[in-house]
Amino acid sequence: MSTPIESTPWLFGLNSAQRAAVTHGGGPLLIVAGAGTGKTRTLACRVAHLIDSGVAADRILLLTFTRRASGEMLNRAAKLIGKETAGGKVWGGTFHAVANRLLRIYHNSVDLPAEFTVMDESDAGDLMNLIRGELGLSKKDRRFPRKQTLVKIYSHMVNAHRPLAKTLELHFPWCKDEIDGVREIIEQYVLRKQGQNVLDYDDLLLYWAALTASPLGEEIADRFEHILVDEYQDTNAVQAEILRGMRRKYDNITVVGDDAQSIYSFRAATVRNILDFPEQYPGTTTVTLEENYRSTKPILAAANAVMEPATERYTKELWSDRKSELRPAIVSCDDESQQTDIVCRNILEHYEQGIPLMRQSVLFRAGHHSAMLEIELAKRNIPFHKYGGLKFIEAAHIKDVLALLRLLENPFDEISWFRVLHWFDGVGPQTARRVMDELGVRRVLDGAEQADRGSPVLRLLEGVSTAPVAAREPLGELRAAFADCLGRSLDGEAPRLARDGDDDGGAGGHGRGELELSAQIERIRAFYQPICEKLYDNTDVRMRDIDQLAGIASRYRSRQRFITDLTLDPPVSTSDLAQAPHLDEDFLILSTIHSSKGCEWDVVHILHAADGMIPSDMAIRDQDGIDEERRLFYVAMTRAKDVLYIYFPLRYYHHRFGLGDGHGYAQLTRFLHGLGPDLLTQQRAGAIEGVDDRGRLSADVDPRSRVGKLLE
DNA sequence: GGCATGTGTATTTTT
DNA sequence: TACACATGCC
Repeated sequence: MSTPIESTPWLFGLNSAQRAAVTHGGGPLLIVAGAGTGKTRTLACRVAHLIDSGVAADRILLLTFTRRASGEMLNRAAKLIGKETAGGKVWGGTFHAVANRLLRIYHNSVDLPAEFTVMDESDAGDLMNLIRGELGLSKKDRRFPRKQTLVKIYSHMVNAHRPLAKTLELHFPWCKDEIDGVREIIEQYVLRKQGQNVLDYDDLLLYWAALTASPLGEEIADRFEHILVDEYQDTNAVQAEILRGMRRKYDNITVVGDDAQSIYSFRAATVRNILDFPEQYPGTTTVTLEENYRSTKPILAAANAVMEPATERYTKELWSDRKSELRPAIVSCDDESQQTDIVCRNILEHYEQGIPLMRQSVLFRAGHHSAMLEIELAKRNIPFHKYGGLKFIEAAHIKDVLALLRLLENPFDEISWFRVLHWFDGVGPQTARRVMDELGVRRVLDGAEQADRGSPVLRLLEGVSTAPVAAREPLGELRAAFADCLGRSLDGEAPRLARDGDDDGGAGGHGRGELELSAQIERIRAFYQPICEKLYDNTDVRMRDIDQLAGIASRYRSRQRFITDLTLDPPVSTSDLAQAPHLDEDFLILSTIHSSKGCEWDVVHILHAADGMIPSDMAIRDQDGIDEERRLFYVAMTRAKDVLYIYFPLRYYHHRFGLGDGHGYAQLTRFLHGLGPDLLTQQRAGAIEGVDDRGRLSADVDPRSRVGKLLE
C-alpha cells in the first residue's frame, strides 16, 4: 500500500532519521536529538502519525517540560492531520500538571480528598518556617538553613529518592551539622500538609507514582496506549519511576532528549535516565538526530568544541549545512557598564539591518545578571520581556488575594489562614495560631490528629471569640466577604440566594449558592482594597495587578482550576499578562539560560562569559557541577541561528551591598579556553562611548543621523 | 504578645 | 535588596 505525500503531510521534508523516529511502530523508542535537530517537529509529527494510524488521540500522553511546549507541539500535530479537535484530546502537559489532572479523577484510590489544593515553593517555605518556630529551632545561636533552603533540601531528597544524610552531604554540605533539626522539620512538614489537604509540587509526582501502584494502577496505565516524553534528560528518579509504573501492558514509550543539554540537576534531574533508558526498557530502538537545521556551521563548530572535553555522553556529531563566514564573537569589555552599552548598540545595529527585536535575545546565567541592562534598555526605550526573573505570582498582593481564594477552596489551608490573619491589627504569630485553633484549621499537630470540627471557613462565619478587639471589625468584613462568595448568610445557615441553571457549576461541587468565580473575585477585591492600602505603598499599581489577575480568571469557570493552573503554570513573563493589543509589538527577549531551553533566535547575546559567572562559582565544587555548567553554556550557544556574541567584562566591581571602587579582574570563562581564532573572532569594545571600533561616530551620536531619525 | 526598629548576612538555575 | 533575628517599647 503506497502512502502518497498528500495523505501523510507529516512525512514531507523529514530526513531519514526523523522519518524513522516518526514512523516507529510500537515498543520503546529513544530519540537522541542534538540541539536544533528538529526535535519538536519530530515529536509533533509522531503524534500526528500515531493518530493517523488509528490510535485514539486521548490514548496518547505527551509529557513536556513546560505547558507552552506541549501546546505548541499539539497545535502542530493538529494542523498536520487537519483536524482541529485531534490536538485538544491528546493528554499533554508537564508531569506536574498531568499528575494533578489524574489525581482529580483518581484521588480516592490514594486516599486524597477531592478538594486538595496545590502550594508553590514559597508556601512550602512558609510552612517550614512556621514549624521551625513551633519546634523552637529559631532560637538556636547557630545559623540554621533558611526556609528556601529547607524546601530545596526536602525537594531534592524526594525527587532524587536519596536519604537525607546523603542529600545534605552531596548537595548541601554547609547544612550537614543541622541534620537533626532539618529532619524534625521535614517530618512535621509532611504531617501538616496531609492534615491540610495540601500538596506541594513534589507530592504531585509522589502521588502519581502511588497511583500507578494502587489497585487502579493498571487501569490508569492502560488509559494510554502511547506515552511520549520530551526533554527526557531533565527528568528525575521519581519521574522515571512514574513512567515505569505507567508502562505495564503497553511498552509504547518514546523519550526524546539530549544528554548534552541536561541542565536541571539542581532539581534532582539525572542524566542517567536517558543514558540508561535502553537497559531500563529492553528492546529499545535508538534513533539519533544529528543534522542541525538551526545554526550556521561556525556557530556549531564552536559549540561542539566547547562540548569536546565533556565526559559521559552519547556519541553524536552535530553537523549543519548552513554556511557562513561569520564566526561567534568574543567581545571583551572594560566592565559591566561597557558591556551593557555595547550590547545595546549591537542590538540596535542588527535591528536597523532588519532583524526585529523579537528575533534577538540576551541570555545570562542568573536572573540578576541582566539588572544593569534592563535599566539601560528602559532608558533607551528598547522594549523587552524577561523570562525567568521574579514572577507576577510572587508579588505579595497577588499572594494575598490568592490566599483568600484558596481558603474558599480549601478551608484547612494553614498557610493561607496564617497570611490572612496577619493583616489584622494585633494579630501576630501567636494570635493567628489561637484563632486557627478556635476555627479547627489545624487538624494535625505534633503528629497527633485533632478532632475534625468541620470547615473552618463556615465556623468563621459563626464568629470568632479569640481575635483581639482591634481585629474584630476587619474580621467581620472578611466574614461578610466569605459569606457572599459562598452564598451563605452570616449565621452560617441556608444559602442566601439559590442559583439555578448553573449545572456544570465551575466551583467543583461546593455549596450551590456560590457566586460565579468572576463575582467572587470582584467581591474579594472589594474586601481587599482597604487591606492593601493599609499594608503597602503604591496601592494603585498593586490593585491594577489584581485586575490583571481578575482578567486571567475570566477565562475560567472553576475556581479550583484557576488557582491550580496559576500555581502549576504561572505566567512567566509580563507578555503572558499582556492583552491582545500588545501582542504584535516587537520586543527583545531577556532570559536566563535555563529558561531559553528549546528556543532559538537569529541573533543571540550571551552576557558575563567570565569564570565565576559561567561557570557560576557556586557550582564549581565538583566535576559534576562544572560539567553541568559546560552544558549550560553549550545550550546558550546553540540557541543562535546566525549570529552569536559572547560578552566578557574584564573588570568586576565588588560593591554588592554598597558603593565603593574596589574591583577585581575576571578571567574569560574556562569553557572557551583553547578555542582558537579559527573558531572565534576576538573583538575589543570601543573604549570611548559613541565611537565605534574604527573611531567613527555611531548613528545615535552623530548629529546628522540623529536629527534625521527624529524626523522619521 | 505584638510590633517597630536596628543589625548582620547572604549560594545561581524552575515545575 | 531581602530576610532572619535581637532588642526595646507598647
